[in-house]
Amino acid sequence: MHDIGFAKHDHTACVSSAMDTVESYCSENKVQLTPARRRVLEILLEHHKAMGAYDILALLSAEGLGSQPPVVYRALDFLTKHGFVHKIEKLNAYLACMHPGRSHSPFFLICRACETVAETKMPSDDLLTAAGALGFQIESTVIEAVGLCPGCLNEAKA
Amino acid sequence: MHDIGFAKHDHTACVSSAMDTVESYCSENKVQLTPARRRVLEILLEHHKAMGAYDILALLSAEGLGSQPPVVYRALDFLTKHGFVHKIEKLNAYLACMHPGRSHSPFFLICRACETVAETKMPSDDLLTAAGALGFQIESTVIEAVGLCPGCLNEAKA
DNA sequence: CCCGATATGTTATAATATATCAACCCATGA
DNA sequence: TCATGGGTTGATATATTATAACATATCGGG
Repeated sequence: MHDIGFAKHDHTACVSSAMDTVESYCSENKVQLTPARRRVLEILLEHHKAMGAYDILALLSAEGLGSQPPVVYRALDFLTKHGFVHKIEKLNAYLACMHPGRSHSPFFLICRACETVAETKMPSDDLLTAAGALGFQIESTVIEAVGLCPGCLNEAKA
Repeated sequence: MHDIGFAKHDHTACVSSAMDTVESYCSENKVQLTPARRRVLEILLEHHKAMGAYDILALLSAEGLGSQPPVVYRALDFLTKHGFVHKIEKLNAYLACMHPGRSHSPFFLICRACETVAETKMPSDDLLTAAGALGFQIESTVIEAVGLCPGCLNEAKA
């Protein structure tokens, strides 16, 4: 068992289940999950944390899947475009989506102590209300919070 | 009159009023609004939009206030630490705060067509509720939305 | 007068991301 | 069959954003 977000779960199962979902999506939508794209997604799922593009590239490179930045940035573009991966703007890092396929406005909780990032959901009504008051039409949102996760909070108190 | 956010207002007055507020804050809190810091803030207030660090640096440099990146990054660090400037993570750009002095969780609306950025407020209760459900203690938030501002929406319809 | 805190000057480099162009694969249809 | 076009990859170069490191300067208080 590993951490996911701030709770425990069967990590191996969640990786393969996410891969299954993504594969179905790709065949249904006639897009190609090529080796490099697949491997980038696997790496992100396996590590289960936000990773820099160049960290991912180093792993790809060690596996002979390409050693230049465009390789990983192209894969990340594809994966984020289809909602399988999110970019954490605050960290310039990338994270596999915990519920690919469903459209959502993710809300990321970033622990400044252990650097774990959890993805949760926001009832986005408030955002729409606040934006609507100014006549603004939202197309996508970035919602990130930095703070302390439950584990690090406990340590801080101890 | 210029645009602020998506509305009109007396821009000259708002710049000097913001500068007054910041100067008061600095003298009360015994921190120094040195020439480079002051000028970076003025530049951001005058332009009234999100600017890259190197855009600001080019202006500073033309005025003989320093030509190396650390100059502008140090000033931006100071200004963001004290809440006079916000970083727009999605754009890697910086924006003068519209209501310095008051602590707040800003919510930025970024028009993808004209690149105007408006700052508004979120009732942050929802964020706290969602985070609290996971036992996460928020220290700071980034809330950004990309979409179309009222002006560009009208043009798109026309 | 010296000390420590704060700020600046300067050089170099790290970290993140994109532009560009040639080549390849492969499904489709003339 | 083979031309064609979309999507993908390979490879080189470069752009953009940000920080490390260390020397120097300024200034108020002990």
